[in-house]
Amino acid sequence: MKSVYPLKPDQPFNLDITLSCGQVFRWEKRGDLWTGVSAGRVISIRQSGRKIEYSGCDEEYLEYLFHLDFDLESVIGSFSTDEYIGEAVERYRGLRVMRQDPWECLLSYLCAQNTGIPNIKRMLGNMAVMNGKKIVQGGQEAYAFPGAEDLSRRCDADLKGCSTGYRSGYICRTSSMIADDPGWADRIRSLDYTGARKEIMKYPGVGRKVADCILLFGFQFYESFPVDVWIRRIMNDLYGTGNPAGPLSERDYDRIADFGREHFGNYAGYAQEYLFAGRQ
DNA sequence: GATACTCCTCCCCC
DNA sequence: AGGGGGAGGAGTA
Repeated sequence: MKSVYPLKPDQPFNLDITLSCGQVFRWEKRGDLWTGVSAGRVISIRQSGRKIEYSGCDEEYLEYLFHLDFDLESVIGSFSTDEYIGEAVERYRGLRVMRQDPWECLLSYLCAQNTGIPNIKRMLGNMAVMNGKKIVQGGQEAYAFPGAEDLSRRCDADLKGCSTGYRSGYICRTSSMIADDPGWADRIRSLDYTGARKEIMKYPGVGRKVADCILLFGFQFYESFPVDVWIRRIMNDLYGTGNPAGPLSERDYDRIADFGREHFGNYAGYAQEYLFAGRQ
């Protein structure tokens, strides 16, 4: 390990929980060492207590990626205190919402519809190997996440070989739109949550849930409160927000998300991650 | 405006 | 062993 990051004493951080809670899909743990590809670099990182050792990027990027410059303590303190969120915050102390690259995040959650985490990892891994640049770094070999231009050139047939299934059509069309519009992310960033959500739902394959994930993980809109089947169940169990069975209607989705925002406040999306971490 | 069905892959259970 | 059923969101009819 090349470098050591000095964690600030009043700032909780838990690397394991942060990387395994289901927000990112291209990180693997071997022994106590996590390795992932981010911004075209292979990054390795381990934590022992208050010590973070890492290699493959500079301190500035590490801080940026894991949001270590963010006052997590006061965010947690801003949740209205009830026993359920209190327990989740205690159990998953140090979980941080990472700052993902908007494009990688968009494509990741496009793939994430209608499937589980192992399969999402498989799809993204396949796409990287087949379409991404090979990186050789420090004796390790890895593949960068492919750009929108890379994917838009290899539509449909090729993408199906990545086990993306019916999503290949969405990936193809969305890639083309993004490849032709380099300012897309800045435009979304300049809007408020509601406007940004509307805008991002114009991409084929992006509905409410996928949009909310992208806005939370790729654009740091913390009022975004993604509702998937897990969160729906949890919110129903804990707060009685709606009917737990049958297909999730748009009305139910909005009711649960609005409740989340009212109950947890401006950082509802952060609260959502703490609740989601406790799913099973 | 709400409901039902399809899209595809993986995984689990028999 | 191989097949059937369920899980998981978005889009369309």
